Amino acid sequence: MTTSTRRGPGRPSLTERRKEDTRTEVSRVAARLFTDRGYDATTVEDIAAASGMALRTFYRYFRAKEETIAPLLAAGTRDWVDRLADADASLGLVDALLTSYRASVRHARTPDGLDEDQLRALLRLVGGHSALRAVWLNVYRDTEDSLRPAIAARVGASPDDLDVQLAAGTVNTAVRIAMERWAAGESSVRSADEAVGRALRAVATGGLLAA
Amino acid sequence: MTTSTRRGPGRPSLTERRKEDTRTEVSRVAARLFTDRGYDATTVEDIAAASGMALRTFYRYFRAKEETIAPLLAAGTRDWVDRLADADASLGLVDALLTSYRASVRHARTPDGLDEDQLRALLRLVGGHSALRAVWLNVYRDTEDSLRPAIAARVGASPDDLDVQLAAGTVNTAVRIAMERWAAGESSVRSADEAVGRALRAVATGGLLAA
DNA sequence: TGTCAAACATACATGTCATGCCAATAATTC
DNA sequence: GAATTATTGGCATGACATGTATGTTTGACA
Repeated sequence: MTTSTRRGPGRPSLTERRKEDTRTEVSRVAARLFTDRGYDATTVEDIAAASGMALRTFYRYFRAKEETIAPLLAAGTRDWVDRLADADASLGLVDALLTSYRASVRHARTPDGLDEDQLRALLRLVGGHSALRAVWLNVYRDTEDSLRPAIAARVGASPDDLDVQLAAGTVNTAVRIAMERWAAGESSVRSADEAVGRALRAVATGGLLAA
Repeated sequence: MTTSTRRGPGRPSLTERRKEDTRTEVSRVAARLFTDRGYDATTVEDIAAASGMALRTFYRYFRAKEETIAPLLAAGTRDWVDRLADADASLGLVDALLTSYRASVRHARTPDGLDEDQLRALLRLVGGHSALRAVWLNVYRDTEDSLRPAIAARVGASPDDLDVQLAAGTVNTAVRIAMERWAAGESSVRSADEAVGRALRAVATGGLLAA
């Protein structure tokens, strides 16, 4: 799952790599079709045809039609979690989260991402459709679990610790909310990473709950 | 949506009430079938037949097969949010959240809920199936939005305020995590409300993020 | 280089899901 | 009690998703 560009004697075999590449490729094709024609107006056969594969082959790469966009949605946070695990051990949790997030925005390790306009268009589509919204939430739910080991290691606790799990959930939710606000925003005055940064700093200080 | 038992000159017309009752009825029937035979082994026709309605009628009440369990999953938190809005204005946010939650556990206003064993069985089923998991996450995403007005009113801010939204998201996530941990737990030593109470108090004090 | 095995892609068939459309029945109003 | 409206049900249909069987590529090894 954690297929990043680096990795020395990495585990992901070459065939795994190719499979992952195909997934992101199809993901981009599908996102394009969805934003162009609409989600319901796009059949799986359309996606398969546009990706140059048979219907049955499509289902080897994705469990369901909605899942096609998952790789695109996950691309951003995945890199973030990777960097968090590698971040300077001397940093506090909040600083490490902020630093690694900023770094992942500046120079993403994976070329999977979309530019901001495409991502915004996709997120607006996601917000409007039930099945896609479910995938969006699922991606963040998975991120929550990915965050736990990284946070646990940093604070010297178990990933199964309630506090670790809550911290992962809180931070993760903050990022999701920031992204949703950014996507829903009228004008594109603020960039996505600025919105996320603000939200992270806010939860770090406790916000309304501390008052 | 907020069909509670009380309400003076309530908006929900009688026909709306009946519709809601039918939904919870079908919901219980479906949950029973799911936990008995398994989700995939249960067809929509099975659910419709067991509910005494035609297939076509079923789809007038639910958009999709998975959605059948949504009313059951939402029953708990809905009552909580209702009580939060009514809670003593002198209480601080955290205290109000805790008090209203405890109250909703003790004497639920709606008889929609399942007993703890049934709920636990359902949640374990939910965790194991992708489509059901999506509904679970969706229910909590909706709760997040329901919490916002109640929190906003209490702190004297707008529901669209970032801090309000983050507080709603954090609290909501804490409840979800607590429920998931409770459902996944080996023995039933702790009750669900105790788990939720612990999580709420933890996020109220800032937890790891405050350190 | 030729042969084999394993992994992968495609075709076909099938069952379920979900919805549009129209008829029948029940509820409501006058 | 007749007319109007809402709700339900049956039927047909297209799309989704998967099991199975059949090619087709790939790569190892003699």
